[in-house]
Amino acid sequence: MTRYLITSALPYINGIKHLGNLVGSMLPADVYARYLRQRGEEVLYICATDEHGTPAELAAAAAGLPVAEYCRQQHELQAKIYEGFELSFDHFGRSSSPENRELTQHFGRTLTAADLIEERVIKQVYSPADGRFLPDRYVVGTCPYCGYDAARGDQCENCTRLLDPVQLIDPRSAVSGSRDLEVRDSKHLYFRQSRLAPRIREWIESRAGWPTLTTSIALKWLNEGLEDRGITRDLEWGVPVEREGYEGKVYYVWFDAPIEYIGATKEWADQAPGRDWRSWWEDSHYTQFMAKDNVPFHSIMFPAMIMGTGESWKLADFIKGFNWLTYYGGKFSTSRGYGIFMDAALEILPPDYWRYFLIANAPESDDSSFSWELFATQVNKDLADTLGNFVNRVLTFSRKRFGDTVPEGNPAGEPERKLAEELTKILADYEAALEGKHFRRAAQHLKAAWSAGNSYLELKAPWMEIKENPEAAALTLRTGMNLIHLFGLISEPLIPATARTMQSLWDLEESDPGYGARWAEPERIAQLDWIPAGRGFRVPEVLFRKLTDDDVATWRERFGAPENA
RNA sequence: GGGGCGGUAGCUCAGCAGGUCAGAGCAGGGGACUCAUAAUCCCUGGGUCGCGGGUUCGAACCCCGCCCGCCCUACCA
Repeated sequence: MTRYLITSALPYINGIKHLGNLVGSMLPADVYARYLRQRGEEVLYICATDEHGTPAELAAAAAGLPVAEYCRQQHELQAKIYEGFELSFDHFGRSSSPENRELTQHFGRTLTAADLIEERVIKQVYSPADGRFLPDRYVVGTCPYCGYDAARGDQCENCTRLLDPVQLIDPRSAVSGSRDLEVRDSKHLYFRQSRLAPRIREWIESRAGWPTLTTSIALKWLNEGLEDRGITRDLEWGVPVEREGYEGKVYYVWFDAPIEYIGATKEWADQAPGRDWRSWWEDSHYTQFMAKDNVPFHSIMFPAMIMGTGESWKLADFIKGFNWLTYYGGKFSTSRGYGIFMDAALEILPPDYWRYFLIANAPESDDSSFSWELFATQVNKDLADTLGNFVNRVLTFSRKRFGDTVPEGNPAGEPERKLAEELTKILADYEAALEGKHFRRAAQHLKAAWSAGNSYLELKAPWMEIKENPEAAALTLRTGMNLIHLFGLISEPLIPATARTMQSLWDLEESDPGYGARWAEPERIAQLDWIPAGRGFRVPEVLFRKLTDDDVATWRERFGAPENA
């Protein structure tokens, strides 16, 4: 049996993530993981916070906390929110874990032994006032080209020209504002990934069926020529470099972050006896999910690191890259407080509303734009009207006419056979979409299934049948209830909470086909008999409330939105 | 500057390897029905497939040039 290893790009420790982060990596990975588990596959879905680097240190300082404590708090905060969105990680780890430290140092040693790491002395800006070396973008000053007075040391945001910090006029620290800056020599380790370029290219070019986005970004880097890359920094917070003369230096965050995929797997294994973490990295089908900014790390650098070790670490079998979700066409921005962050989203509505909308609009082929208007329309039409109303109309009508148990009525006839046939076809398309990791398409097929339920009801019109032939109406309603259960099963990857409700409406007995069912098999769809006649059922509260114009206006106000949009 | 992705009906998007490829959903229009969250179901889509050339018997899909949007350019992660 195939085992599926799934990872989503590690969210950075610094702050609550926004909906763009969610839809670009964690949510689709979760949908995929849930689907495979429901099909009975063995799945390990791993994620973690990415905790090292300058931004974490500065954020901790700003919060007045030791960086380790800051990260611990932020990790807990993020974990709670992801739980709120029902992200079904098998383990949500931390790149600062002892497991990752050990593995990162192992990678460092192994690559050194393979002669793929060399020492170079580079010049870096040092700020005595801050007591630290400053990454290029933490040095600000006046752009020598356009005169913009807040240009960063790596690039001027105003004229977009690439810069070197020493070019800046009147340079100062972005951290403290100090103008007392000096350029010091600092020796660092470089990963000689250029030597692995041919092997990376061969690997990339042998990948069939990967998203264009993924391969084009990877090939772009290769075509421009891979440069060796520094993998250490002068920081305190990180994985220490075990090497003579490297006291006070740590591995650079992009080096230890991808290793945390492995580290978190080991963390998972260390939490309970009998878990074999190593085999997941030798023998499995491995899929990575990430937004496009992370593609170079996953398609070039991490594979290079793995190849460089000469050890049997699993390379990704599939890299699913996503474009950006924008907010009314603009970038979600933490610093400007623009857009929707995950904690605020959960304050407004339960997770399923977001999960469905985001998957149905996942930025797979291009950036896609969030707007409250589109969100409300789609939630109302698909979730409230098509699915929620279906559940409600079937159950309330049946209860009114036949009481609190599932009515028996006639045996299934031609309409039921045709319905099953259509659903079987839709389900096959849906499964193919999920297996192919085409999320928008999957949402469309799921909606088509819901809609088929409504079409069936219109065709049978039990409100007419009841007048002449109650047994016919009973069959229709019993079939409708089985459709509810079917929808509960197949909707679970996208809307798990609502799906659980739909599956738990019935007083099933252990011998019933629906008892413990995890997915809809074709032979079962042909019968539509998960829920037998005579079982008790309950009518749930409305599954999805309709979003009103007032809601939209309130949210536009609260989150900010362009006047004319 | 270099590079990547995208530019298809009012909106959001499908169109994988050139010949039912001019499509879906939503919105809009018409009809049916009343069980239901004024929900549902059926019917209704003529848009220069960004622009201009070219290759081909035939191109939205291949090539060249141009325009527009977004993104990347490796010391943010």
